[in-house]
Order: sequence, then structure tokens, then C-alpha cells
Amino acid sequence: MIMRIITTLDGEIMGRPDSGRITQRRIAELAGVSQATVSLVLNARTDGTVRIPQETRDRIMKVIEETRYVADPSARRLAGADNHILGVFTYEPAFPTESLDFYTPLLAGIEAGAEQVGSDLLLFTSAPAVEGRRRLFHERNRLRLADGLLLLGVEMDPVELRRLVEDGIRTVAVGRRDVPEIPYVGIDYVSASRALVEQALALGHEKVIFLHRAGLGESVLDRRQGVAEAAAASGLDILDRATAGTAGPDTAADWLAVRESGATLVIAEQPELATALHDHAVRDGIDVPGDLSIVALGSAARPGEGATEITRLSPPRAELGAHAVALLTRILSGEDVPAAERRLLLPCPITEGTTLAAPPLEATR
Amino acid sequence: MIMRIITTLDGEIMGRPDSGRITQRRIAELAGVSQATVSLVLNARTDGTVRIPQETRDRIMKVIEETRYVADPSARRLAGADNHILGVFTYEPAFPTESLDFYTPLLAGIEAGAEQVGSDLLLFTSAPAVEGRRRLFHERNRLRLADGLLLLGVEMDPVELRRLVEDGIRTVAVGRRDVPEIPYVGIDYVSASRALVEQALALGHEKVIFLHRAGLGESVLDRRQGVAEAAAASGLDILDRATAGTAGPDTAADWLAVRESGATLVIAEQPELATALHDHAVRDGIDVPGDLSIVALGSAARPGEGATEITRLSPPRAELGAHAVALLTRILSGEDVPAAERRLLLPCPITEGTTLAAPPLEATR
DNA sequence: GCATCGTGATAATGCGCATTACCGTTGCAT
DNA sequence: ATGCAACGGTAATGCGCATTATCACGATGC
Repeated sequence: MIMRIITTLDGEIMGRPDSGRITQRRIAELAGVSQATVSLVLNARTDGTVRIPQETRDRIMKVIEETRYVADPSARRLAGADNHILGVFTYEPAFPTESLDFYTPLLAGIEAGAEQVGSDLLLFTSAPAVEGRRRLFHERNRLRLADGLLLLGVEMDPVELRRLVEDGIRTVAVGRRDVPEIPYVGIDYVSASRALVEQALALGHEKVIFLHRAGLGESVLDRRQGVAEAAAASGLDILDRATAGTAGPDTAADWLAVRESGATLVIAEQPELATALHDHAVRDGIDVPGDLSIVALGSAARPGEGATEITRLSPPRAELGAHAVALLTRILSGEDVPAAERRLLLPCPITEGTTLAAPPLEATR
Repeated sequence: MIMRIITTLDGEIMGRPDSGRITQRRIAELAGVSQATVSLVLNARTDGTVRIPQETRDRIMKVIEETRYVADPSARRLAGADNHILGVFTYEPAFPTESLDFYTPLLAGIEAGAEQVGSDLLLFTSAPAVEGRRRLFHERNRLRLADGLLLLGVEMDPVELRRLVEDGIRTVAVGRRDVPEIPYVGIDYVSASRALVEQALALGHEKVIFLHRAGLGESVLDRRQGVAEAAAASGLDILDRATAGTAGPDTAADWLAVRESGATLVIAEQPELATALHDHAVRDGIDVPGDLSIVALGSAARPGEGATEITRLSPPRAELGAHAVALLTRILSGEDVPAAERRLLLPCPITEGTTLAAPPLEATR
């Protein structure tokens, strides 16, 4: 407050008490040029009508270095320049331990990507949660501060996605999205799921049960489609069971369902469930994979040490994040990215574990 | 480009093609007031000379809701208002798996804290690494965009810390810092280390070896001091050995040193080392804790499942992050935080594991 | 000697908002 | 009638930068 008053009385001469910030005007004074020239030099403009001899450039740059001047990002942004800030919005809290396995590798990839392209990351953690989910658009959101936006989450609100497009906020979703206008980088769960299931079926399994989430997220649907395709291709009927809604600690019910089905192969969408079922099997004296094979359509980021390696899909999550940053950066650069390249699906490798084998003899006719 | 031209020709009437952004001026038009009034209403100013009847406020708020107007954060910032953005700088990359255990819980706490106070997080990932460490001040840094700064890292550059103070960037360090001007929230490693070592010594150990990093980070030094205090208090000499510089996979050498020392108690600064030594012991047929006790002065965020529980310190990292956000927020609020409260040390609990017991009989005289 | 051109800059403007100084009305007491 | 508060706002300004139109000046051409 006192600062303000003094500044008002005498903003120029009295040692500029307002935090002594160095501005382009100050640089200009010191270098004996105009503010405009400083800006032009800083932005290395050489095109068209702008001509500034090297001599002058050097002089200005010298002052800039000496004063350790740094441009104010807000002012840059307001004046229409890019900021090299990528927004990151996660529909679920990013770090809490439940979804840690999911987000952490993604963020690691995003961080690496951002570092490479020289961008900072703005995490929109202020988004208030309404009905358990965060909302992207709230009064006082700071979306516009970022040049572009990365969107993470299992399920996204299509209404919000559309509004992003409307508002001209350049966005890349991490994970395939059905909303047509949204570019994304996803994982080809359809092919991968199909491949894994086909590999399992090729071993001779005929009684198969598939445990999956009931959700409607694109990735969930994709995995189901992959399984369905494999079933159709083999002419087999695969039992289908939706597991308890959330992180379902009710694995006992699932295990019971598996036993009652008489299946020799369990396809578990979630790796945690696969592990849990494996534990149930061990406890019940059932040999995996001798009596029962188990495969998972995903990976925990960090399998417990020494734990059984489930045969499973290993989504390349870090690469996913890095690719998303790369795509967003391309789009932001103004380059005209062809539609085909704005929707990327990364292949998802299969990690061979020790839980898949041919069915027991008595189960084969 | 085309957009720009059209705008230049006719910025007002032609449907404002510049992304159709809604501004306060537009709100003002629609509500039949001036831009200033809109700003005053938005910021809920009621003090002093500003008087706007509820009627007008309502009318303006209605337009704001209908148009889904959101203030431009850059403009707000440029005009001197707070932005509710907290900068986060990590001296090491935040996510890569090596330091994952370290940063992830911290970030989780920071995220939770930020969510609570309604702030976004700006991760300065663009900071270029010079000589393996990131540098905070680089041309084009965007520090000023944030209201304040959280600083993470084992070791920080004192020069940069001082410059932060000089430049008036309000900062809170996560982890105790020796630079006097920097507020911090840290962990009381001195007391905790001392307590753990004293607890161990009370069991009768007389030959003790302490393996620690050679670094000069405050937290490293604190742990060493705690151990030293415990040694002094008990009148015991504790062998002291600096381990290999980095993530030291050379645990064999350390194990050899332990064996040669004839120690009955190993104090390992790093939990990973403790685990490795435990494995060595198992391999060599040495009983832990029957023949050899092992304690660690830290925790891995996630001990491998089923692995031996090392008796250790469990730094409350998530709380640390949350407290740091809270402190920074207090400082930013303009509240005059007393010096004593600007340097916080959280107590660090001991997690009882299965690797600490009395020394074997033959080792006691 | 006058027009022309290239050179090396600069003045002016606006981005969207917050803030302060001020201004026109009306009601009320003097 | 006159003053004078209280009321309900508004005009103007600046934050720091990017950008465009323009200008002064010397060199060159004819």
C-alpha cells in the first residue's frame, strides 16, 4: 500500500519501489533505444520491414543479460504472444494413491515431453469437484493462460469437450475419444485385447469368462470390443460379467463367478483384479496356469516385487503422455496437421507372464 | 492471419472473429453499464467509495452467467491482481521413476493442498538442465506468472534462492533450508534420527555402522546430526561410511564394509540400501534381526508387497506438501506471518518393522 | 537538383482488466 | 433558493508487451 502511494507520487525517479521490476522500457533506456526495438530484438524478428543491425542487437542483448531481464509472461500473453504453457486437466485427482499407477506414468511422459519442447505445465487443480468429478469450466478458470490443453481421465464430459472446441481452446485428449472434433493420442486396446485373447484361445481354451468394468469410457469399450472380436473370430461364446462398480474389493464374488462358470481362462480387464483372482486360486489350491489361466487387459505401473507376473497388456503410458505433448505442440505451432494424424493410436505390447497356458486335459474334449 | 485482417477492418461489428472472446466490455454492453462497473461487480468490491446496488449487481451477474464469461488471467495479472497460481519447481525431474517415491507423495500433498485453497499449479518443466541440474532462472522463465513458488529438491542453489528473495518472489521451500530468508516446511530429521538410533542403542548394540550419502543437502546433514547426537549421548563410537555417490548399485561394497566392521546394527540412510543389505544378509545366511539389526532413516513410498518391513523413519511427505501450500498461501494472503511460523518442522514417526532387535548374546560382553 | 530507395529505427496502438479520481442526480435540511 | 451529502455510477489511466505504420536520413540514380 505504501509502495503504491509512493509510486503514484513518483513512479519514475524514486528508485521505482514497485518491486524494482525491470521492464523493456528500462532496458530501452539503458541501451538508448525505444521499447519497441527491445521487443523486436528479443523476439528475434528479422522478417519484412524490421531491420536492426547486429551492432544494435548486441548492445541490447548485453543490457538484457546484465539486468537479467525476463519478459513478463502475462504481458506477452495479453499482447497475443505464445506462452509455452500447456494446460493439464485431470478428471480425477492426479496423484492420490488409488489412481497413482494410472496417472503417474502419464505425467512422467508429459513432463518429459514438455521439457523437450520447452513448455511449462499448468495443472488445473483448482477445478472444483461437482458430484465427485472435477469440472473444467468454472468461474475464474484459467484455461486461457495456457496455449493448449491436455485432457486426462477415463471418462470425459462430452458437453465440456464440445465447449472446448467452441471456445477455440486447442486440446489433445490422452486416450481415444468419441467426440469427433477432439484430437487424441490413445492406445489401441481393440487390437491388443483381441491379440491377447486370440493368443489365449489358440492354446485351446473353450470355457472363458471375461470380467470387466461396467463403465462407458472409450478405453473400457475398446477392450470389450477386442474381446468380442476375438470371440467372434473363434466362434466361441465368452461369458461376460460386469464387476462391482469401483475399485471393487468384492473380488470374492468375482472369484465365485469364475468357479461357477467352470472357465479355464479368465480375462480380467483390471490387473488388480487379475492379481486378486490369482491369490484366490492359490488359496483354494487351484494351480495357475495348470488348472486356470488368467490374463489381464492392463498393467499396474509397478507390480509388487516378487509377485506373480500376470500375462497381460502393458499400455505404454509414458509414451502416451509424450506423444500427446508432441501432438499438441504440433497443433499449436499453427502447422496444418492432417486429420489422420490428429488421432493417434499407439500399439500396446503383450507382457508374457506366468499365468497363461493350455487348459487342463480334462477340460478338453 | 485472415482472422486478423478481418478484425482490423472491422473489429466491432462483424461477429468479432477473433475467437469470439467475451470480454468485460462486451458484458458491459449487454448489461448497459461500463466496463469498470463489471470489474467492480466481479471482484465483489464493497469497500469505501464503491457503491453498486444489488439490482445492478444481479443484472450484471446474470449476463456473466449467460455468456459464460471468464476473466482473462493474463489481463488480471497484468493489472495487478492475484491469480491463484502456485509455481512448482523441482530441481530434479519430478516424475522419472528413480525419484518417484520421493516426489509423488509430495506432489500428491501439494495437489490436495492446492485444490483446497483453489489454486492451480504451474510446473516449471521448461527449465533447461545445465550440468545435470535444472536452473530456475533462465531467459523466458515464467516465474512471475505464479503468485508464489514452491521449491522442491534435495539440494538447492543458494545463489538462486537469494535471487528469489531479491526479486520479491514469495517462496516456500519443501524441506529445511539454511538460507535464512527462505521460509520452509521440513521434516525434523534430527530428532527422528536421534530417536530411532537411541531406541536401537537402548537394546544394547555396541558395534554400530552408519551408511549415508556424501551429499550436503540439509536433510542429509540433519540425519547425520541426529545420529551423531545419539552417539554422543550414549558415549558410543559409531562407524561412519559414505556410500557411493548416486543411487549406488554398489551395495556389495557396502555389505562388505558392514561385515568387516563386525557391527550388530546398521543404520542406513536410504531405505533402498537397507533393503539391499537385508537381501545380502539373507543370501549369506545371516539372520536379521537375530544376528544383525538394520534400520533406515527414510521410507520408500511403496515397499514391495510382501517384502520385509525395515524398521525405519516414515517421513510424512504428503503432509509436507500440503503444509507447504498452506504456508505459502498464508504468506501470499498478505498476512504478516511471524518468523517462527515461517519455518516449520514436522515430526517424523518411526515405523516399527521386523529388522531391529537386541544384538546376539556373543556380541555383548 | 529532384525523385527514389534502402536503412534504422520509433510512435502509436491495443490486448483485457483493476483501480482511482471524479461527475451528474436526487433528496433533504437550512 | 441554496448548500451539501449520499447515491450510482463512469472516464481515464496504466500494467508490460507485440505489432504496424510511419518517419528521418543519407545514398543513389538520372
